[in-house]
Amino acid sequence: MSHADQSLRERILQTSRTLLYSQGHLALSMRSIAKEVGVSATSIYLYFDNKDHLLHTLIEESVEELSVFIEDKVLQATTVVDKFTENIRAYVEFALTNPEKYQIIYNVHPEAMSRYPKEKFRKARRCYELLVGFIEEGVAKGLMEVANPVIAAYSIWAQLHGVVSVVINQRLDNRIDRDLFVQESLDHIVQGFLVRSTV
Amino acid sequence: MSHADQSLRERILQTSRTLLYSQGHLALSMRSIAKEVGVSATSIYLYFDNKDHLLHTLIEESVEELSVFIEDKVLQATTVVDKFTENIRAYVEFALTNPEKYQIIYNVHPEAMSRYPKEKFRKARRCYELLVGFIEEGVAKGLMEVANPVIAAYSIWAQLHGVVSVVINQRLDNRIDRDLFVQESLDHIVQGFLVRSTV
DNA sequence: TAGAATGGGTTAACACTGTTAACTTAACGA
DNA sequence: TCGTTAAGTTAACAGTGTTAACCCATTCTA
Repeated sequence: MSHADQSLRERILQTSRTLLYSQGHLALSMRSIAKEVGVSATSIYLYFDNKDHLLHTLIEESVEELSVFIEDKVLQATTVVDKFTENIRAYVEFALTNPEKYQIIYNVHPEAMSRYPKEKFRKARRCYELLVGFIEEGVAKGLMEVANPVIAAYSIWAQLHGVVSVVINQRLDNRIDRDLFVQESLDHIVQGFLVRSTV
Repeated sequence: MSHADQSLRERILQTSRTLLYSQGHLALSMRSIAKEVGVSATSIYLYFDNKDHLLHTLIEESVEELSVFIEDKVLQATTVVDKFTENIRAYVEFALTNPEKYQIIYNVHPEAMSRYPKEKFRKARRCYELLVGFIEEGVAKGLMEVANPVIAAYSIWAQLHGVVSVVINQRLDNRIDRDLFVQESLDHIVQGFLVRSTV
């Protein structure tokens, strides 16, 4: 019974994830995964072309999870502005409460990313299109002012990534409170797009 | 004459830099450096504790170069707002025109960073303190509105890093023009801090 | 001036890494 | 029962960072 409950492929993915979370991505070698699964290292190659392919599959999973998380949070908001801010807030919340999963998406082998087809990021684009929609709606209703919603959404995403990276990678100055930093950064990013009526 | 002109230490650093720029950081191994320098791999250990130490020295150099570049650009500006925006613009300009050097700072072995003392980033903090100064001056003159200049400066830095990373790591959507994206992102980041008098 | 110590390098080796080729072994279809 | 296929194995290659032991010329000292 080598394929007890899960298939070997699933067991490899699950073990990789666990190993990645617990030991960090430096400890993630084909042999370490195989040892944990209880199989030979080369067996992994029966299901994945190479390590990049394996990592990329993991990334896809994390992206999917992030998307679902954001979509769920956004559904609970009512107004456009709320959905917009909730989208942004949820992104950061996911990243900061699941730093390991977030790291998988952005920090694990950036060189592996460039080697793989961009089409695979369709899922990631899903919740990004969501944001574009909110901005377009906000602009239509005169609540936001932005030149190009598509670019704006990407810009927001990039800025959020920057804020999150700094926090996660612990590059933040000791003198600065983490939560305050995140809060003020988000405020600035969000407020920059809203028409100043409430202020 | 083993120490012909430069010391061996300097030749190792120079070669590492060149190798890093031309081949990417995946190709940077102790043996590849040594081979290029014309010396045995273990000789590197006479001048650097380990590979992390070597990389960290390279990072320090890039940080220094970035600082000097920004300081130089800022000196050419006159008004506070100009200095502020020029500081931001210069950061991005350096990153996009010297992606390899920028990558050294942020992308080369992030795990190596956490192992090294934060004090070494004093130099990086130099041009960061510069930005804090501009913000404080801007606030004092009623040109900018920000709650906490120190946090604001860090937030700007993080957001810029995000924008730059997305561009450099080619995670930008094909449909989006690179320069336009950078320009709009910068506009948004800068405008978010200025008091809306000119708009 | 002979001998010890030292600075600046060397080679050999260890324990890892991703990956490939060749082999085994069990199950299944004709 | 034979041939084929699927799913796994072991052995090996070339590369990695790093350490230990050694060599050798220069310099300091008795």
